[in-house]
Amino acid sequence: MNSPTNIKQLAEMAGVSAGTVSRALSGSGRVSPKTRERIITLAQKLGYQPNLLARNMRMRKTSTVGMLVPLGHDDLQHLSDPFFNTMSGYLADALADHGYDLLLSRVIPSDGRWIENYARSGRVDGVLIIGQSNQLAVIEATSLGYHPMVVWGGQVPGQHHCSVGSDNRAGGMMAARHLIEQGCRRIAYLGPVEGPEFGARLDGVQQALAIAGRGEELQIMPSHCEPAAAYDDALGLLRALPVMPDGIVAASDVTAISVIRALGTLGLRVPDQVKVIGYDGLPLGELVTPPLTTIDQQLRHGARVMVDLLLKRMAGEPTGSVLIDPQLIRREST
Amino acid sequence: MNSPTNIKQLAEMAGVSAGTVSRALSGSGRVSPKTRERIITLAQKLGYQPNLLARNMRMRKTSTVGMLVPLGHDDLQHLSDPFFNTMSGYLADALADHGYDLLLSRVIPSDGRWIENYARSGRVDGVLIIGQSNQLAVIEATSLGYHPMVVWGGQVPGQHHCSVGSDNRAGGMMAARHLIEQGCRRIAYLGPVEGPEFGARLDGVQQALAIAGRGEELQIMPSHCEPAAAYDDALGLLRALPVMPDGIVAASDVTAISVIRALGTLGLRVPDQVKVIGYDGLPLGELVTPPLTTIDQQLRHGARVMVDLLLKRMAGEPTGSVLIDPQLIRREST
DNA sequence: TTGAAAGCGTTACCAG
DNA sequence: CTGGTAACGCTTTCAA
Repeated sequence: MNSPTNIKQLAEMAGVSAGTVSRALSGSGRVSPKTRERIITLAQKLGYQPNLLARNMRMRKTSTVGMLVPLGHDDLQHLSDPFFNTMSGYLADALADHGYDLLLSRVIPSDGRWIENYARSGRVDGVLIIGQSNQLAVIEATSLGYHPMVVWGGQVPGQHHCSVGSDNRAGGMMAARHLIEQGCRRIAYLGPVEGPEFGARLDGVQQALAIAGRGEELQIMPSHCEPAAAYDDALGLLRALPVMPDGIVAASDVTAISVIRALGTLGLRVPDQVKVIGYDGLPLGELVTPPLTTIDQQLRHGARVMVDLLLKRMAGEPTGSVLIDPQLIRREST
Repeated sequence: MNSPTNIKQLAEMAGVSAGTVSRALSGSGRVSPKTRERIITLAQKLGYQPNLLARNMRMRKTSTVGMLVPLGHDDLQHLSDPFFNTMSGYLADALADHGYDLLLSRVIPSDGRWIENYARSGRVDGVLIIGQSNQLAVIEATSLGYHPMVVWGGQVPGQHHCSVGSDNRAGGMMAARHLIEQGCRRIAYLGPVEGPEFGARLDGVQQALAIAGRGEELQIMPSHCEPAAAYDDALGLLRALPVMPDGIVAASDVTAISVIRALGTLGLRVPDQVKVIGYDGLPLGELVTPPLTTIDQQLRHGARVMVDLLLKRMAGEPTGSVLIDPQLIRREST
C-alpha cells in the first residue's frame, strides 16, 4: 500500500479527476460533499502528501519568509552569534503564529543585487534583513523595487525602506548619561564606529557627553563585531589604553560581556573600578556575571513588529518604519 | 529595463532557445563558449534570477534541510529556547558550509505521519529532528521508510533511526559522581523524568548513587521543560521539599539556571550550601552567575556530525548512530 | 458537480 | 552545438 506520489495517482484510485481531488483537498471550489468526504478519507488512509513545491509554484506563494544576515566583511560563522540566535528564535515564533516558516540563509553580499536575487528566487514570500552591516545602499536600492522586505536596524532620515529598530542615538545617549550619573569621570566607547546602527550609538554617547560639557573626553576604541574574537579584541584595546576608563559603553551585549571578561583578566573589578553598560537587552544579559546593565531594544517585541509589518507589506499595504523606545535596564555592571 | 521574469524571455532577448540558456547558465551541457559568454553577461546585465522553485521541482532537489522540533505536550513558543537557538545556529552554520539552507519549522505532532508529511512535501532534501519528546515511536516508524533523517537525542537499543546525541546515562552518572566526590550527602534530581533522554540521565544518576551504596537516597523532583515556567517550577518544587538537598543534578542547563535562581530566592548560596550541576554545555553556561558546572554534550561538534550524517544519508549511504562522549566541565556552581 | 486542458518556469531528452 | 518538446505536480479556467 504505497502512498500515491502525486495527485493524479490519487485521483485515479478515487475514480475521479485530478482537478476534483485538488478542489476537495483544498476546500475551495465546489465538490459534492459525498465525493469530497470520500477523497479526504482516502487521502488520509493512503497518506497522500501534496507536493508543496508544485503548489507553491503554481500559486506563487510559499508561506515561507527568508531571514538574511548580511555578513559584511566578516565571512565567519555568524548564525550562531547570540544576537542572531535570539532574533531568529523570536522571528520564527512570531512567524509560526501566522503559519509561516522561516528560511535561514547565510548569504554573502556579492553584487548589489543579492537581496533582490534571493527575494525573487520564488522561495520566499518576503524577506527579513537582520543588521544592515555595510549594505545600506543595497537595501535602500532594493526597497525601491521590492516591497515585502523589513529590515532590523537603525533609521536614516528620508530612507525609503521599512525598518524596525531602536533609536540608537537615544539609546547611546541614555547609556552615556547613565554612566555620568553614576559618577564616571573617564568614559570610553568600545565597538564598531561606523554604520547606521553603531555609528548612531556612538553619536549618542558623544552628544550626551557634550551636553554634560565633557565633549572632549570620550575615548573611542573601534573594534569589530565578531563574537569569536571579541574577547581578544577587547583585551588588546584596553591594554593599549594610556589611562583606564572608569565607565565603558559597549556597543552590544556580546561586546560588553567580552569587555567585562577582559577587565577581569586585567585585574579590574566591575562595577567597582570600571562600570560597563551593554546594548541589546539579550536575555542572557540577565544571567551573566555580573548581570548586565544594558540598553534594551526589546527584541521579542521588535520581532513581532517586524513580522506584522512584513505581513502587511506582503499584502501590498504600505507601512512606515518603526522606532522602538530603548530602555535602560539597570542591573549590576554599573 | 525590466528584468526578464523567466528563462524564455531571456532566451528570446538573446536570440536563442530556453534550453540553451539553461545549459549556458547552469554550466552543464555543451554550449559554444561564445554564446555561453554572451548569455551569461546578458543575464547579469538584466538581473535575471532563475526561479528556484521551478528548478527545485524539476530537479527534485532543494538544497534545503528542515529542522523540526516536536513540541510534545507544550505547545508554547519553543523556538526561542536557548537550547534550540544554540542548536539551530550551529546547524545553520554547518549546513551553510555545504551550501544548504535551513528551514525552521514549528510543527505540532498531530498524527503519526507528521514527519513523513513534512519530509515528503518536496520542500526539503532531508530532515533534522531536535529532541524526540514523546515522539520516539513516530520517529522510529518514519525511519523505516524515509532515509534522509537524523535525530538529535538519545539512543535506544536496537533502534533503526539514525541518532546523534550524548550518552545520557553516562552523563547522568558523571554528574552524580561529581556531586558525590564534592561531598554532597543529600542529592536530588530536578527535571523531566521520562523520555529516552531525560529518563536515561535520571537512570545514570540513580546508578551512580547505587554504585556508591546510596541508592535509596535520591530525591526526585519531576518538572516540565518549558523555560518560561522553569523558575516558578523550580521554586515550588524546592519549597515543597521536606529536607533541602546539598547537591542537585538539573536535567539541563536552562533548568540549572532556574534552580540556582530559585535557591537564591530561598536564601541559599551556590555552591556553598547547595551545589548544582547542569546538562548540555550551552555557551551561556560559561557566562551565568556562578559559571555553571555542567555535562557538556559538545553541541557544536554534534551539529557538525548531524549534518555530515544527513548528507551521507541524502546520498543514499547507510550510516550508524553516533554517541558523543559527554564531558564534565567543572566551573563554579559545584 | 465534474473532467479536460492550459499553464507555472525549469531541466533533460532527442533530433537535427 | 542548438532547438523543440516533454515532463515535474499542482491549481484554475472553461466546457460539458
